[in-house]
Amino acid sequence: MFTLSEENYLKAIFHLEMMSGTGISTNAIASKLETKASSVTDMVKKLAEKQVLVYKKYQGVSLTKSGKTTAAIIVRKHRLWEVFLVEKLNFSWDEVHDVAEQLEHIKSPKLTRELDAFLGFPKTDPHGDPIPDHEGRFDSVEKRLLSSLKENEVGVCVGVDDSSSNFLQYLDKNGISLGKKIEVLSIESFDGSLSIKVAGKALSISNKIATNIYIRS
Amino acid sequence: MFTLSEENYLKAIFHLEMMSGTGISTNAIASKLETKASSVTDMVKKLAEKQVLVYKKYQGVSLTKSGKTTAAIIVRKHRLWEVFLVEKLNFSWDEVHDVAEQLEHIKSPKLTRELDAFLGFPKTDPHGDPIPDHEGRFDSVEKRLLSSLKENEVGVCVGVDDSSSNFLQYLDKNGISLGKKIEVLSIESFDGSLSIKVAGKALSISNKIATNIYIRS
DNA sequence: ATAATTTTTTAGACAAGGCTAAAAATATTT
DNA sequence: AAATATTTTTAGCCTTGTCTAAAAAATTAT
Repeated sequence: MFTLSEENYLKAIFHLEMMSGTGISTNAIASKLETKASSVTDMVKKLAEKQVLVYKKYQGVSLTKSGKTTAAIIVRKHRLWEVFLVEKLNFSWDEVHDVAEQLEHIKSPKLTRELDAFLGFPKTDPHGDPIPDHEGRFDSVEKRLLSSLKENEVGVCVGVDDSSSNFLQYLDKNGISLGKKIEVLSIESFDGSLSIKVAGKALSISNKIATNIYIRS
Repeated sequence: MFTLSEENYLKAIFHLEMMSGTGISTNAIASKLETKASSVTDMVKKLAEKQVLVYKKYQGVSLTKSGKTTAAIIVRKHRLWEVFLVEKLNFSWDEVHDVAEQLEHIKSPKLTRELDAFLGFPKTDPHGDPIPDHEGRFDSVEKRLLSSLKENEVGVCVGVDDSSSNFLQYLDKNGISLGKKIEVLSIESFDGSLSIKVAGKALSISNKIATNIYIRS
């Protein structure tokens, strides 16, 4: 069994490995968890003893099979709770993160199983991210950044990169949400800003916005 | 804000005060929390500084107004989650305690509020205990022990004292649950055991069982 | 009223998880 | 290939919450 702190380290390393492959640096973990490198070194030694990751001095860490599964199950719980909060308790998608961050640590396999069934075995969370199954497996959605589309191409919004309240509220305000069809009308070569059509309305968005929205064609 | 440990102390003291009035002894708290008296002394000093209880050396402790409210809100969350688990996630009433013990510490006023609404503002938990309102107020149900009934008296089961799995499963097996009408057929003066009728069936129960079932006439 | 017992508190220690400051290893420049 | 800069580790300290053993206070019994 893992402590709250250990679980948070596992989850952070798991997310970092998803983005940038194996061999995660001490500093990367420290900045993700907003802690100090020295604290990371200590914790990483403890997790290595528990066999959930491999650690070699000055070489960064990599999750083992069992570490990956453990982390994926925490992610599973996090995302299931997010679905619950949005679909049953009237949370908006920018309010769920902090609460799910707490709920993901509740230890009860039956709870997770029943919650999954209660929600109708959802495949993705409210941000479009896939929910791992009870053994920690999940298929990565083949998604691209909105900014990678060319003029006149069309896609469906399937997720966001940045999940900050600010950004999600911006999307809400402009009628962009999961499942919405987005059409690129034109691209401004000067600054990479896009003119898009969503829900029948034309809208101009900066390149920065476009690199934070995932779409599937 | 309170730590997990502080919350558990507050809840334990709250429950002890409900049963035996004010001025709770160090030892009583220690045995409720399965810890040592010396640990209790330490924690109680900290809680006194935080103004949630009054502590005088060798005199036991009493919750302040704010301490009572804080504790009642933890109890509120515990009992709301129990309702959720039983009514929505197919838990039986003997399985809910450990999970609710974890869920009660989740910090999110919105979550508690919305959960309450989602459940239809229940007044009692699956064991018949009242759910405090959002300010920590609740009416104590006027309940008596089944063992206090006389021959031929009738009551409705509204709760249990012992909430152990063992006991609750015994009740399930014998068709006793919340809201069931219980009629006392006869009382054996030798050992205080009762012959009762519940759900149309006659049943013999020991005095010990009868002192763990609450009824309302 | 004094002795014996029980309860409570104090004192000192420990593990977990974090921090700072300094040392060691690795990477990057010049 | 040295010199400089960055990253990582070590060493030592702190806080929280716990424990044991011993001392002090309160209670109960004689």
